[in-house]
Amino acid sequence: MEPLGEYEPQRIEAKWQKIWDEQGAFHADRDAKRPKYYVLEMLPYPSGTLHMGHMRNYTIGDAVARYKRMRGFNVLHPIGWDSFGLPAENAAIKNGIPPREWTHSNIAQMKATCNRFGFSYDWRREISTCEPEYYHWNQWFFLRMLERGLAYRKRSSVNWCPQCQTVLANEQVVDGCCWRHETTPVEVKEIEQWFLRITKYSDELLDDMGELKAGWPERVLVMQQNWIGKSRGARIKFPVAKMEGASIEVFTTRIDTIYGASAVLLSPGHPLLPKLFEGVPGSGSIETEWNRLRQKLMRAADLAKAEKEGVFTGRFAVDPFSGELLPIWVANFVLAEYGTGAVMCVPGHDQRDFEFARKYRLPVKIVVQPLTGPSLKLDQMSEAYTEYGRAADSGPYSGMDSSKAIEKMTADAEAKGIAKRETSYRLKDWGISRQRYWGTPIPVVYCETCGIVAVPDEQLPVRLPENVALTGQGQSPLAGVPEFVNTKCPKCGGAARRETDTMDTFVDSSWYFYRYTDARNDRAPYGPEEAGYWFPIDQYIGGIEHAILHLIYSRFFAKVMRDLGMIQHREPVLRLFSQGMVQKGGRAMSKSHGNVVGADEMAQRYGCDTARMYTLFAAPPAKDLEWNEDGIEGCARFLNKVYRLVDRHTEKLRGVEAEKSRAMDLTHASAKEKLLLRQAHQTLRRVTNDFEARWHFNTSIALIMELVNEMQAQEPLDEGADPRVIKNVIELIVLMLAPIVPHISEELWATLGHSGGLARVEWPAFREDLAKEEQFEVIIQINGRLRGKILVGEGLSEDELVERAVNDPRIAPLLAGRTIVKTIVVPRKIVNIVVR
RNA sequence: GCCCGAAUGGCGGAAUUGGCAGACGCGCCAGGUUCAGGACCUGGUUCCCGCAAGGGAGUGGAGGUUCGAGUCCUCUUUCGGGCACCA
Repeated sequence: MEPLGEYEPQRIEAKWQKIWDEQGAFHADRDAKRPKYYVLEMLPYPSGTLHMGHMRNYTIGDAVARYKRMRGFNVLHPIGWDSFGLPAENAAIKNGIPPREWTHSNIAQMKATCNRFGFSYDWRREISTCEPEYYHWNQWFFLRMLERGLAYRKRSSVNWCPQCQTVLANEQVVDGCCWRHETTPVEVKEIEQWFLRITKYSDELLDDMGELKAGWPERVLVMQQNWIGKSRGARIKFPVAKMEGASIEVFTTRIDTIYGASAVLLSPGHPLLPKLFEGVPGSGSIETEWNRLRQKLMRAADLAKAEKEGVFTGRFAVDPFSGELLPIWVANFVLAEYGTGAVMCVPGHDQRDFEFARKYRLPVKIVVQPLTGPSLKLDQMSEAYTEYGRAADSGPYSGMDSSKAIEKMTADAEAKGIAKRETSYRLKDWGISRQRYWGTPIPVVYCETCGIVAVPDEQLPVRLPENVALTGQGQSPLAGVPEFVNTKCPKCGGAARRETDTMDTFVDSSWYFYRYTDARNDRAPYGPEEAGYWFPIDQYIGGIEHAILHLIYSRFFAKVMRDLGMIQHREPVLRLFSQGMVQKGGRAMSKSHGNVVGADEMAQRYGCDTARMYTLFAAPPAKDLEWNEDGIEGCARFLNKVYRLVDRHTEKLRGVEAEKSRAMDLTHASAKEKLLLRQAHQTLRRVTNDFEARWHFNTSIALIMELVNEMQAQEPLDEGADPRVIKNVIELIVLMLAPIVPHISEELWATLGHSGGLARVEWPAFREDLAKEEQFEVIIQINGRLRGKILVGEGLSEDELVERAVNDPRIAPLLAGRTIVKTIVVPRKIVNIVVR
């Protein structure tokens, strides 16, 4: 044991980081002897600066990784870079730096920061999604999906951001505007796009959430459930009058309201429309109106707030139940992509239809009456009645409860062949084409004779060309690179053109955590044994902003991989933790908001242990955190205090063998020894629980602070306490701090005479008998109000406790002249005397 | 509009199961130490009345359940997040 001198965080931190690195302390390999634990933080986009928002994420993960190692787990804790994406391209346009160069230098910078914070990553497994070694496998997965009909091409209307000059995923549209350009309304445009058939897995994605109930936050599951948006109903056929063989299909969840239908409404893009106009007198003007509606739709970013509008087609449909003729309208609020793109208009029982009917004077009929309360009256209706109730004026179904009517009418309609049961989903297939340079090339060529041809596996990866001129305008930048575009058809050898769109970067992040298990595999995305050993992920940690997109795409990919026989499990992530955002000025800390507090700066000013500790101490990790440095000094002071505590005792504890708690005999222990051990083990119990279950690291730290304060209050420690006990408690403090502030802990551990470092040291064993209190403070209440306290030992009966309370000199006078109605006793805690 | 979540001192937050509200830290006040500053140490710090002992109020607001509510229930306000003509 050498005396410590001053606490110099920077020196200590650099020293231990070097040692860890030399030892490969955090390398994880398959190991049959220890249970595995895969803990992962969501991979960062290499924007260039690692800020306190990232830091919070990684500090939580690192504390857990280090704790689990101490608990004897074989811990896999990797990191990588989500390095394709628009910012690199924008930087290239703005500053003329090639995206690869920009990305590499950002990664180097951020990696240095990571190391500076001492995160216990296995760097051998580092990945970067923009490298051909990685995106090769994006292409490989795409081809597998293409073979299975899970990747397909279709012309579809897409969200187009005129600023980015590209397509946006639905998820990238926020309030009708581009997520990057928050004031630029998104336009609607029709293009040929590649899609992944995620909808094939709608039910599975929904059902398998059962497996996630225990380990995922409720709110994430709710969001995903709403996103998938399953609803059961019926598809009903309405024949078009005076048009042989033509019919319109609508989807409804409320077939029971069909007798109240007063029109059939089509979405403005409905494929049947041109045919409907044929032979209708004055259809020219109808078409003009219809086109106006369509145009308007394409411009309107915020459909939800637009007024209801419609155009009568001049045609009628036959209600298959009542035989009535219903006018066919085109309406702006009918969505082409949901259900069948057509609905029946039931103004009495759907608010949108109600508004539409009011505007265009369509009849309103009441066909559902509430089960209780006054009956609905037409002239008093100011809004639609959308609840269930009892069918009315509905032919043979009148009088049935709504749910029964739905069942009966569906069954009857099915029997007659005019309808069938159908389940509809809000979830749509995933459009992955991006008109961008900095992404994974889609491995497909277009041949004049063979059509769409997949690039064979042997020719993968289709490499992204370097030195491409980026202007930020128009079609995909790759289209302007003839060496890339012009190729030979793999099938016929004739001239062919390559696909010039690249993949959505969400593809990269949908399976990356499998790659970590076998990061250098050049024959497959990963080997089945490696993934089989490490998966599923035991703990995934990331921001709530990924609750839907990333996490639903990843689940989809896992299901495809399972169908490909690559994995056995159904769900890739067992437990998910959504940490709160770090904000500054009320907005999420991010480079694009320009409100980042750099992690390097914090490390420089306070040392990384202090910065790590403060991010955990300032708030429980699930809560949002407004960044504020006011409290960070307190953490610096505390670490100094711990450092000095050890330093003060280094001399005296030299050569002392710390009494192992496991074996410690307390029979002859002094009061001071008992006190120290009791508080230490009470702290250990709660800190352990915080790591295992609650993740309230802020309270763990508070408790350790209290323990240190208590030791200070008990100074001089060697008076009335065995140095072996003192050393034991000091070691306990160091070990409890080790996952949170690893550098200072290593330093102190070495100072205490241990060699070999903390990486393989066991988490201390909790001992109930050491933690047990001998006396309890019982509070005495009268009518629920605190009136006194007594100190009692173990083993008092309830009656004895009441006896003691009633006769307490403080309590007795307050009871004089009153009648005790009853007493409530909570053992070891409370006596409540109820008086009148 | 619908669905989630939150609201506690000057500030960040604590109270694991319905049982002493305000742990721990910041800030502030007082004292010690110091040539001074910093650092460190000790004590105090929800509000109101009171010199004090003590008493009263108190967890966004209003009601309720209970011997007892920050915690459970009903309504409500504000803030945050998600979804939104989803038929």
